[in-house]
Amino acid sequence: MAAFDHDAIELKWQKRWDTDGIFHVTEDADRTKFYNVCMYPYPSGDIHMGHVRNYTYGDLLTRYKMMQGYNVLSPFGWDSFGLPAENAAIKTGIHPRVFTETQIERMTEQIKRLGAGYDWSREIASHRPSYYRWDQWLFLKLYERGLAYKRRSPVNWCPTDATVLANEQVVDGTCERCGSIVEKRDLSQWFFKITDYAQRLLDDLEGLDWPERVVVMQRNWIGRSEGAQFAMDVADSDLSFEVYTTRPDTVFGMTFAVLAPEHPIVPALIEGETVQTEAEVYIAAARAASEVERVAEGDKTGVFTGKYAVNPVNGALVPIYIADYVLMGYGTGAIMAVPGQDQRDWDFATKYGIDIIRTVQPPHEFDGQAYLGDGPAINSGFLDGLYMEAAKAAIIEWLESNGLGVGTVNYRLRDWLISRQRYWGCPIPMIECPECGYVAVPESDLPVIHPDIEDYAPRGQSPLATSPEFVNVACPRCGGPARRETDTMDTFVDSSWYFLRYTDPENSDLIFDPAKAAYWMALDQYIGGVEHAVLHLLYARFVTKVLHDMDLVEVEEPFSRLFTQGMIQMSGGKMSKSKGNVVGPDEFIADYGADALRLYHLFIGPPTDGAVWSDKGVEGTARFLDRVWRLATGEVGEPVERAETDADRSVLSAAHKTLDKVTGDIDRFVFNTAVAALMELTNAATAYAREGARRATLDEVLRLLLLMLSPMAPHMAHELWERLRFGSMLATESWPTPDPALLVDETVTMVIQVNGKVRDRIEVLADIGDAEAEERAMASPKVQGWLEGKQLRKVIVRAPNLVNLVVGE
RNA sequence: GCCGGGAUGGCGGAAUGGUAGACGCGACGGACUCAAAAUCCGUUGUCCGAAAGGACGUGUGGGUUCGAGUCCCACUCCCGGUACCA
Repeated sequence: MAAFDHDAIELKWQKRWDTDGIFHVTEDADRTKFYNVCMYPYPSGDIHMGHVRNYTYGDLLTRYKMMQGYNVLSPFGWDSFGLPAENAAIKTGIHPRVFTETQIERMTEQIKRLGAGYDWSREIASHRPSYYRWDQWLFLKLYERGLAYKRRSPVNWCPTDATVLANEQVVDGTCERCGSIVEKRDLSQWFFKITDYAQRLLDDLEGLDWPERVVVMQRNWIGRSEGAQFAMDVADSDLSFEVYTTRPDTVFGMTFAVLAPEHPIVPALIEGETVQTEAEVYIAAARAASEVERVAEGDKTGVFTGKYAVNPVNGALVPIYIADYVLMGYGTGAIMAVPGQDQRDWDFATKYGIDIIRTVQPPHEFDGQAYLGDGPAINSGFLDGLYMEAAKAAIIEWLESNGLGVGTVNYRLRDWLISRQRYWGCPIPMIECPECGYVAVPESDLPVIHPDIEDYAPRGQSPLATSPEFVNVACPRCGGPARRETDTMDTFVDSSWYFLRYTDPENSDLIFDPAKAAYWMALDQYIGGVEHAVLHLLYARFVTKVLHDMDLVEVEEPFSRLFTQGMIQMSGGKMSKSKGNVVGPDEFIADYGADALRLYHLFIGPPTDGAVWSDKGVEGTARFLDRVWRLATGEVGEPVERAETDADRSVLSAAHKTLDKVTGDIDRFVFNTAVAALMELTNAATAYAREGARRATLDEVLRLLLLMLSPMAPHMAHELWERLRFGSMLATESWPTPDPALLVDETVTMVIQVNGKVRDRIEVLADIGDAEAEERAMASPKVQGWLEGKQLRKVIVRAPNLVNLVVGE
């Protein structure tokens, strides 16, 4: 049994924080702001331990920064559009809005029970018209600026769910939810032109205080490469095609060229050739194949077109193949193939008996595969003898001065496909008129509201299309009959700017007041799961840059400092609903209290690492809190009034050293060692109290302990703070500063080593000199036994911590 | 394949190049109790030894250093990301 009634105490303080409004903030030019956000959750209905970990870290920081005097904004909201609500609607007939609001209500209750501090007056939910009208406004602004466009494109299609899937919902080529092999379909889709921002998105990664791996992931995702692009003419024809290469220095080694099966000139190229039928079969198979199948083949396949292309540098004729190892989606969808310097081309050439010409001299014996390293160019005409970089520069200059090609930069980043054929998302505010084409919904007509419909089942088009009242409208331009766009937006659009809406959540005239955004932005700390490393964090950076270019946001980067936490796993592996091993916080809060649960999340291990959940661990932190309670309530031993002794000074010094460590640990975002330090201090103080504490000393130790505990286990810390009459509201106290005089010890343990092995430890004065340290070391009887009959060759002194005596025969 | 991060007791994990294993969990022994729970005290890396003490010990093999879990080189395995990206 807990020694205190955690349930009553926790509810008491949660109510106090709420009625006192201590987390409610406004702009205050006189105070330094700190904007602290945990990624807003999808309202799935129940919070799990991953959420708890997230909000525990966030709240620790909110409270810590508040105590340090910052004006801390810590808001909360809901990423409340999305497929689960729609699936539930299909199954149960309950409207997704009703379903979602119910889930939000339930989760809000759970989150409040954790005691995390938020400014709830700023709560937002992306499914509410007051929010998503600004999604639509944002879409219109992107459209005005040429950053939103519609294009026919192959997309991921799940045959079982009868819907398109986002790339992130395709896991190893299968549908994340039902496991079906994902097909490709050509559909007309809306895109955001994120590729226009590729270079800025890459460059601005530099100044961010982000985990290195996230920066690397984004850099790879953007995938900048430098190379050359040039045209190749098809011999005996007026056709030609562009190729992109990062190795223009190897162009003399080109022995064939390859077109992607989807390349637009392919039909004209094979027209009337003897291989036409064979080629068409191959192309049809490639188009139909899923990504997995196409890659899983392993072996490279292709078809010779019967045509030849001209190598522009030497006029050589090279055979043109169609092969699915060349992708239409990257570069120009066509390549010059140089088997001597590219392993894929090598594999293809050896299979089909194509010539191989080496154009880089390997430094040593090298055979049986392509050579990718550096070396002097060979068999390369005027490039011979040049190393890779020089050869690249020379050939690009040659291509440019002869008007045959250009040096160019290519990105792997694709435009962001934002249309979804779903009901429960933000309607795209566009109207298709047979006369005028696509026409934007006038801003004054926003928001475009969802119609209530009967049947949410996906049938290959958005369920919105089944509502004639929604679909049929007058064209805003010519007034004639027109159709509304029925696709909705990717929910990543909603989440790409919600942190800006928090700065001015009630505004009904503007997406947000630029002055308010200017005060709060950028986020000083953003906390979330690493699964968003690329998608959300890249989209949000993009949208922030667009809004910056519209003069609405001063900063170019939304998230100054990012923390990505490791995942909580159960012993059976990753937590998931389907495995039935999801553990929620409720039962632990009921048994041990929110403070013990929070403390265990802090203590479980380094925040960046994943962790395996252990029920026993919560018992451990609960026991620790019990010990704090007994210490503070005098159960261990009542203190007395008396003069100060060495024992008193020693425990006070321990408290200040703990403060120094805890402060440093929190600043470094390492919480497990901070909790361990508080446990040590509590153990020391308990032993001290048991032997008869001096009242003034114990009070000071307790005062510091509770201040440090306040951001971690706020309920108990507040209760004890009040009971000990230290003050009425701990959360608004100042974070203490350690007394430097109490951080240094008078004496320290000096280690004496012989040949690097510890042979003795002695107490010495902290300010001992090198000479005296050596003298004391030599005087140690234990050490002398090890020196007997040996020659002292060297003495290393690191006073006052260590003396190492190096001896030999 | 490439990129990033790891490997320390029975377990989670601590250790600015200077006492390896803090703190916690578990386990064992004891106190309290009619008994149990809770709490408190003690022990807890391995091996040798009655003890004092000693030897060994941070994935593997080398190296640098008076001294290496920490730095360097080579490797093994694990986790995460990504992949015919020309």
